Amino acid sequence: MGAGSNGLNERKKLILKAIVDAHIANGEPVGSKFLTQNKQIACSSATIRNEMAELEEMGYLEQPHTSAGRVPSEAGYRFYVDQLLDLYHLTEQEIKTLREGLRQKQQELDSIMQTAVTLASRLTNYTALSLKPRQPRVTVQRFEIMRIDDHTAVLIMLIGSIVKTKYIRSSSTISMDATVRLAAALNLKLTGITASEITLPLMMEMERMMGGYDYLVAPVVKSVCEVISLFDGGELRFEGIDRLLAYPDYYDLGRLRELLALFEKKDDLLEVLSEEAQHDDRVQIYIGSENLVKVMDNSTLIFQTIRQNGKPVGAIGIIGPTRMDYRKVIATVTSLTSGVTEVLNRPHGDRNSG
Amino acid sequence: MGAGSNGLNERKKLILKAIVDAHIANGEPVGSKFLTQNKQIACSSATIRNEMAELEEMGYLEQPHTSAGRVPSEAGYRFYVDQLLDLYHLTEQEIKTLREGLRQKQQELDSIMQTAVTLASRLTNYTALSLKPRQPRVTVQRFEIMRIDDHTAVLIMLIGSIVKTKYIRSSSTISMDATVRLAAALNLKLTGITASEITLPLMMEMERMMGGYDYLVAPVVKSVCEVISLFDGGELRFEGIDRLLAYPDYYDLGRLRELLALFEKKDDLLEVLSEEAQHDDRVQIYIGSENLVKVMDNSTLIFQTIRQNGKPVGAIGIIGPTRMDYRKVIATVTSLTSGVTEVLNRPHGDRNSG
DNA sequence: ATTAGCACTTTCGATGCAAGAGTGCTAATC
DNA sequence: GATTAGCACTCTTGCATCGAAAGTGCTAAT
Repeated sequence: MGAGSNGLNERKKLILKAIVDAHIANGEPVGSKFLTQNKQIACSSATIRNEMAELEEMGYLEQPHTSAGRVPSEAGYRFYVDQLLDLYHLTEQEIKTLREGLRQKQQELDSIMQTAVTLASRLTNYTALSLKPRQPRVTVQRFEIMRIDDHTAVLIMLIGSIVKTKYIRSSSTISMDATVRLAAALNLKLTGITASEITLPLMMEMERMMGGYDYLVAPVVKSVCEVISLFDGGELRFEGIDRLLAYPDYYDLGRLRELLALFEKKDDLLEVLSEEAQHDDRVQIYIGSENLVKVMDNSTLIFQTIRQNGKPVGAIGIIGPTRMDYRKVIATVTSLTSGVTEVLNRPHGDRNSG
Repeated sequence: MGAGSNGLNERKKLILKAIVDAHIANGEPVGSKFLTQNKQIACSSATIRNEMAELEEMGYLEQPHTSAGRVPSEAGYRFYVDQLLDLYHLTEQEIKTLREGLRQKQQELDSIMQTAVTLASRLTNYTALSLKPRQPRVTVQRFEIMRIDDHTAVLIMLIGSIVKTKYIRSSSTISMDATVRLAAALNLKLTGITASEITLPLMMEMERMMGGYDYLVAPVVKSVCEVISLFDGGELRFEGIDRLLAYPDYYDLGRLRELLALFEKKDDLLEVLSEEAQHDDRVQIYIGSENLVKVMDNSTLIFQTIRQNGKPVGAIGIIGPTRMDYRKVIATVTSLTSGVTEVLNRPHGDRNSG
């Protein structure tokens, strides 16, 4: 049959695209008669039926039952996304919303990402997600201690470009001298060290350095360990979960429940995403069962990596029914990603962020 | 009719309790015949029917349709909760889970609360929520600045017992001298000051103090403002949203969707909760339309305030269908609250938290 | 005051039926 | 050889009907 290396002649492509478009719009199987309305497809319903039969044979279409119209299969969606989709350009208004939203919050990575997912969810009306990938080798670059009162101090750690704090409380008085010496010891011994490299001998050495304040070392070092460990675990957040319910595709409550449960477990998804996010900079699309997680059979995941100074620092994306508005979602995700990247990598101006 | 200041004789109480219990367990309307199985109610179905008719007249029961059994009305649930509920005691196992969970994380308020809601949700199988109320008058007690590199420093603020940080970036070099002077100026002029009390004259005075570094003042003060403002807004978090779907009471998707949307909007709920949480230390129960928010007609909200040093610092609770297992939920919430309170108010031992 | 008995009401599931939608195939047409 | 008109066939969907089941309210007897 027809031309094209993928075995689809022009008319088949036209028909497939029309079917996917229509199905995305209505959510119902689309029949041959309906397609005759499409002016680009200039032939009778019988011809269309023949083509559709062939498309089904090729695996791009499916038939819920004998006498319903056709529905795109996952392969059909895949083909659509890869080859048939003409890019959508956000409207002026949308771009404006987006840029303004990001610009307002010129803050640290966390806030920017949060803003981005909120925008993503709002603009597309789907559930959005943000990912902070696992960090393979996290170390503290700098320690500082701030004394609050006789029994309390705050340990301040600079990790990457993020600052983390942790309380130190002690029943004995924490003197100014103690904090200074503790900070010195920490900076000397624990900077550039990963959690797994903190050994008992190292701790004992620090205790020797601290003289009379040695009782502070053990709990503080334990805290440091905790923070580092906590930090290198990835994080996955969702925004607009309620929007899932707006789509009849999720009327199957059992499935929806599983999906939501997935959101709370997160770990599986995190694993997958962290893996993928590292490699590819382009927008990534996982349709239905292409998602390794079984629960997501009817869902599509679209996301894109965000880099800062060339290193992946996160990803944002959208999750929704396989029957989703791909054009808009893809456009939104890519625009948002480029927007965030721009803000993150902007050369230092006079600005503050935290 | 019978004795008792509330107009319910013993048998009526017994019947009402049995009906609520049965309905909670099965979710179906309960009929007179079923109740005869209850050994405590020693009379015929006809008698029970008469009592039920009276209970309905009094507003404690409802009839979905002529020939269904009875279902508790909101007033019925209310009476049940207030007067008929015998307290449930958590099992050894449950208490153990709970204590261990809390003890593990001897961290700062945020983490404890997070742990508590996770536990609450897991133990009860309902959706749990945690509330941080609005703070009426937030001020910074202490400023510190930590220099990171030539163009970056971190502003560290002690607010209440919480430490917040914010980046300062500048295209011009940030010298050591600049950070010291800036910290001094901040500590002198902005400690104990609320966001609304930061005036332009105040800022100008600070700029004068800073001499050649005056360009740093405006952006930094703006940051301080932002942090304070952010901080005094309350916060509401949910855990286990998927569990809502486990209950057939939420099969009405439209309603569920609204409820979830509410979770994302949060503000209304926050308003209500913040208000209520301040006043009462006992566990608070809002049944159905007692919740001012319309969407929650079929839901019950059970929560309790957590205090630290006598001041309300938050609340944790459960949200679920009006037909919920009150005994267990109430027991869990109260236990959890007392556990958290205990951890928070424990006298200083040698421990760290952050 | 309680209870047995009975008529009445309403839901629920199964069944059957007609309408509608869409296909696949065959035969005619360009 | 590709296209199309026409028609029989299949499958869903909505609707109406029917009988069983469940539960009540009322009356009359205890």
